[in-house]
Amino acid sequence: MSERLPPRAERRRRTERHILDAARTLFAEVGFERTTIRAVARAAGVDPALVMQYFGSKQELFRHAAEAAPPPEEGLDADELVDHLLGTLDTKIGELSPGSLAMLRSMLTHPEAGAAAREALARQIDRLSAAIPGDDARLRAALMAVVMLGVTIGHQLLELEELRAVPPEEIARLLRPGLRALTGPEVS
Amino acid sequence: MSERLPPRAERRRRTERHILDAARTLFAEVGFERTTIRAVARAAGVDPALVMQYFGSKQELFRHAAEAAPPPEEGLDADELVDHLLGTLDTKIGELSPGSLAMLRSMLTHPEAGAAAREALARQIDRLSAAIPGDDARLRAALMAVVMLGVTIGHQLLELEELRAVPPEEIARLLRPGLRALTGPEVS
DNA sequence: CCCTTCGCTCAACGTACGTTGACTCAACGA
DNA sequence: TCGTTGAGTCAACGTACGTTGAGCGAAGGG
Repeated sequence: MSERLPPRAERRRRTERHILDAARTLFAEVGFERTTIRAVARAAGVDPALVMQYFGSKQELFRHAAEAAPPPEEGLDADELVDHLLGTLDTKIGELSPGSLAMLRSMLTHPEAGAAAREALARQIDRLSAAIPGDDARLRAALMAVVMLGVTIGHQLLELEELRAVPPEEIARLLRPGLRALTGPEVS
Repeated sequence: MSERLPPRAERRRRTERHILDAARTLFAEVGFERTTIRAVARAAGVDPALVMQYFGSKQELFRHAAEAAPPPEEGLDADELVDHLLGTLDTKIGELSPGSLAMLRSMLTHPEAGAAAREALARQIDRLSAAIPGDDARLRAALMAVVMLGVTIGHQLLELEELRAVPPEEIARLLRPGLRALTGPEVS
């Protein structure tokens, strides 16, 4: 009852964050199409109209909700790259950032989300290929990226028991030789 | 004008096939949610009500549309398995069967489709793991499956240029060491 | 103290969807 | 030939969606 009422600006920011949190959760759980503005608003405890007022459209809401942690692999050599990539399995598998998960889930049905996902993946391929020698570096980098993507989808979206039952390190151990092979034709 | 009108039964079957073809294409292109009965009917050149009359509901229509070629890997040893799996890249990459593609695209958003996809993948993991020695055979099989899944998604759904620009054999060549490594700890 | 600002709600709109029931009409069997 | 069947259409239903504009009420500045 005697709650410390925050000033307007902070109240506004807090509400906006509630909406974004709800949106991320729902986009991640059921994808773009099945997420409704009304459901987001209900989960955030506000009126649907407010969501529109803040973000303009469902598309824009998704754009804001999908903004999330950019991966930081740069200036590594091939072996470090593999280790770093496998290290991200921890995050990917333990708890994928809600923004990424939302994008991952939505990218296969929603056109704009798909474009955004493709772009993000292309950037990752750029960074990866920079650390790989050879003229087929981009192909190899792309394969590394989709391998990680497949594992993430199998784990997070399809929730395969086989993958969920073991620690990330075990998966990393099994995946390492294949990724190593992708970084270059040279043997060890 | 002097067209040979087929008997009722055949005409019926033909129409049904037209509807299923249209449904498969649309489910594959835009996923379950964004595919409308009306659009399917329009593409098949019939009335939306007829689609309902034949299949009862959109869910059932999807079920029928998603029924497609079951993969036949059985009774192979580990090395043959890898070769067979990589051989399927041809089909997966060249032209994924419309039923599978529909399921692949829809599985991440639509609950029932997701369950069906999970089941299909589980069956594949069963078959794969039968050809792999060791007590972590199922984990290894699951990883092989999701690696192939990732490549297929990258190629078919995300349409990565890097993957589309090269022949399947090239991709198979790069993937082989990793899959070999997954079939067992023994070195060659 | 009043007037403005602004976070927020309310009620409604137009639209598109899945689905239904009554209907039309050509093919069919007796 | 005539009644029956069944493929296919038509018009409509209820519902849920994204989105809008008017309005409320408390906070903030003069």
